[in-house]
Amino acid sequence: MATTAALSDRSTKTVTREDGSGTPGRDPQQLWLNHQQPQSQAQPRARRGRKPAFSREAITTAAVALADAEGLEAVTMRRVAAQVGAGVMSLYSYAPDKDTLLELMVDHVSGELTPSAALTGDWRTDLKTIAHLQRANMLRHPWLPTALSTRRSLGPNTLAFLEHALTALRPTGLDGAAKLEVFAQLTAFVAGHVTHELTQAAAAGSPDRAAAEARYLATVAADGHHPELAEALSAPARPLTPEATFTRFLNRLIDGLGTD
Amino acid sequence: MATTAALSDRSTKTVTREDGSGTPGRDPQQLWLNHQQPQSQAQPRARRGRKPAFSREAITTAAVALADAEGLEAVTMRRVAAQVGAGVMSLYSYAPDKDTLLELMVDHVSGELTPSAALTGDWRTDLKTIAHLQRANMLRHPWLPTALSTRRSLGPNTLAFLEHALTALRPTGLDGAAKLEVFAQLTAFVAGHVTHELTQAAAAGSPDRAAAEARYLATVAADGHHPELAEALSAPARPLTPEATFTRFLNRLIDGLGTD
DNA sequence: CGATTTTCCGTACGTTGTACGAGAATAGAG
DNA sequence: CTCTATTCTCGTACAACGTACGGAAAATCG
Repeated sequence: MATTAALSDRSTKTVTREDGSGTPGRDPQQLWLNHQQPQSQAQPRARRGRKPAFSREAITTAAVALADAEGLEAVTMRRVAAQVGAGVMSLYSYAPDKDTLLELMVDHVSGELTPSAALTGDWRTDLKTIAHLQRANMLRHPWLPTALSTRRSLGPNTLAFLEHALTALRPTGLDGAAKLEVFAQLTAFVAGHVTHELTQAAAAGSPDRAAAEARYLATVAADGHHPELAEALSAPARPLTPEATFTRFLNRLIDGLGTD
Repeated sequence: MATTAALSDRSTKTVTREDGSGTPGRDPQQLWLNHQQPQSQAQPRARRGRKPAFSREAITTAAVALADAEGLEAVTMRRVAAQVGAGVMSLYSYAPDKDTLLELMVDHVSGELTPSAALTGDWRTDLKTIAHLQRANMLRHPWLPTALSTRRSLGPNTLAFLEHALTALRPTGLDGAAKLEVFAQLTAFVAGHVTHELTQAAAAGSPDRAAAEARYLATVAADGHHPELAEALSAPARPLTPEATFTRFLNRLIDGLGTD
């Protein structure tokens, strides 16, 4: 479906994306999210027509704010447009479709992933730091795990962080593909864990749903066919903070990784 | 939004779900997806009105077939209805909303997760077997990782498999919460990996998109700011089968898990 | 038989992403 | 300055979605 749509679209949409310094759309055989340096002399094109009234940056920021405040499903083209004071269709001058806008959002918040300290050279330590950075970012933007699970961004911020991670993995001696995969897996792990955390937190927030679920599980556990589940559920509530639990699992995961 | 919707809905929808042997909806303070044993004498209720023309099972099966053939986004109420020969609104006698239908789908395919052999008692070996089962299922139903990332099912098949996994984890001596979390993480890991696999496979299938992406990444790599990325990308294509790669990562992950 | 209950489903509504194209703003050419 | 080419803005419109509503249809009970 995605492929079909892409192929039947206006013009060269199949393969291209966007480009340019933040101003509205260009046309032909171009690339992904703009990876140009902001002040690059590369292509300050477009010297003729009307001036852009908005910017990709402003639109993306508005979309992120919306998602932060009300969740991913609140991010509709109409609401984003309203937020920036634009007409709905004006957004399409800055991103060819909603999916691209989501990619832009992901890349935008990836900009907050600034390593606070230099790499230590011990890849395990460095990977743990990276994972903690990612977790913090996902907690700040709870929609991120969901957005990442479907999509993947190749924007400048995302790539910068990827570069950082690859550097951290250099001492492992793994080959390129393996390093990429380790990073992907680490990200998936963090996303999975944060999703779990958020679910638990949400359950604590709305007692109705959680209680009904607990009651149901109690029923199941009581039927005698699920002894292990019964036992697991009857355990006392864990006293650890989410942070501590995360660290424990992360350490297990990373310390266990061989280098072979 | 989700919360609001749930709370403002018709009646007891907030907390309850569905129940019954596969026939259309009952009413009050009931539980989740039906976890009754198929032939249980429990509640064969409803002796009065019109006979159901369809079944939850049939509808779920149709939805799964649709998702298998055309992807998750092809699963619309209209198309599912057409598939089973029902009117659109008839589906709502069998599942209160689309999200529930998706949960039913997840549980349905979880029914294919039948352990082929008994547990060995070595939890690492058993976990690996479990992970391979999950991977096979996700490859068979490529929409599963996506569906799982948002939702989680507590249907009978899902719970049966969870019970199996908990049993496998018994020798670890972990407490209940930890076992649940290990299982969740393992599932997330497999889902992440399969997503990666499928993405790569899809890229190989549609050269346009992949080529554009590669061209773009080459540009980025050439800018000199991403030396590690450049190196990682220049590595020769991996000669390993996806299966082998998965096994390698899985072994690393599981062998590394301590028991502390 | 009528009354009651349950399921079936046509119609309709609100919301979504976005195609289309008329009109406004800008810049260069004459 | 005017003319024209270019670029962006955005009102309107449409198809597709999930699903609320409620009458018709079928099954059971008295």
